[in-house]
Amino acid sequence: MTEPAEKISRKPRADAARNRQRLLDAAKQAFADKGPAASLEEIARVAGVGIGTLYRHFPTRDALVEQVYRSETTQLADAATRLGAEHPPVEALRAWLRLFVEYLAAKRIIGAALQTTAGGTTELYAASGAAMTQAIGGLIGRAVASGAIHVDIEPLELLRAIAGVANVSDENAMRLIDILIAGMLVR
Amino acid sequence: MTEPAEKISRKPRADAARNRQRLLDAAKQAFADKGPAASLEEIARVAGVGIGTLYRHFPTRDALVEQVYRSETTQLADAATRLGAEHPPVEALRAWLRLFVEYLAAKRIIGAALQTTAGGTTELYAASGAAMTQAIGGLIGRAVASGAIHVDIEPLELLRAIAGVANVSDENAMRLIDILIAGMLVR
DNA sequence: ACAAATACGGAGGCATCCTCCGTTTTCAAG
DNA sequence: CTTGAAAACGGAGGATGCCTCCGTATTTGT
Repeated sequence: MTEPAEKISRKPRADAARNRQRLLDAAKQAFADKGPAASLEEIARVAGVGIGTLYRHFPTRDALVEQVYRSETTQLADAATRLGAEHPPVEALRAWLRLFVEYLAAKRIIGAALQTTAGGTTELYAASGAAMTQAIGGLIGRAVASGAIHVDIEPLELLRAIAGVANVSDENAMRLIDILIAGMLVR
Repeated sequence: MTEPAEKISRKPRADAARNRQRLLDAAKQAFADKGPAASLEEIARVAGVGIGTLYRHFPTRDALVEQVYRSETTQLADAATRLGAEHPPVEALRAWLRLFVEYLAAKRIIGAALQTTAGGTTELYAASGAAMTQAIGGLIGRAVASGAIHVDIEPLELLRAIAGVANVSDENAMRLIDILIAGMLVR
């Protein structure tokens, strides 16, 4: 055995990797321009590959959305860690939620993804969801531990609430954040 | 003039009224079963009318959704008035929001409608939206006037926030209501 | 009963969606 | 460098849905 026992034989083909990346680039653009309902056939066209190739790489629309925004959600998760270190718990939470709204504004897909998940079971939970859950969960856990706030709702649901509003108006979403935090403060 | 001056001539045709009702019935069923994206062609098929007839009566999907749930939204609006008379302002608001969540659970479409509106301009605002706006607006106005709460967010946005969560979990939506109200209380 | 006013219905053009499979490309062993 | 099989490509094709348009059928007032 010249290869690690677990992994089997070949290394990924070059053209496959290239096309995958092209698809992700085209998809990112398309989702940004036309929202999460952008045509998959057009994405394939723009990427210069056949529709079949798109489907081979990303079996479902959600799989594609997920991958496209993996980097965004990762950034958001990292920011949570950073903010947690730089600010007192409650302010860190507030700052991160505001950042979340800003991200939603730029990449409407994240919000759509959170909502989409509503309907049925989606792989979306897999990565984006996990990252988000961890980020908000950490910040809230910290704030609760500090004794400043009290929370009896699933952290992820707070994001859903904010996302619902942010899709329509950033301004109102920002105000919602303050209301939510005020509502969780221990009196 | 034997008719009111404004209205012109004829009375609505019998077949038109019948088909309209059939469409509403079929649509109600379809939306309940398959969500707000149910096929319009299938609705027409089930109703036993041509697709053309469906479109004549309801030019857009939203127009149909709107009509289907007009009774629900109307009931909700009436409830707002009633609760407003029976409870102190803040409790009336809380009670109505809980009722709102219960309605969402039963008819997921209302929530979907609120979200749909997000994307673009929709006739949905016309009736359902107006009724909702008025209901929540009234309750909040009253609570603010009583000096108990302070609100700097669009009332309708509160509903969007709640709807975003309610689509996934009633329990969490109910808790969200308490957080929101606590967050708006004047301290 | 009759004509005008209304309403019906579905064919047709267009846009996706997703699958399936014959062809092409890549990789690595010899 | 050859070579053959694994891996990937790509797009035609079948299905569904949207919406419009207009010739045909029904209803209504007189």
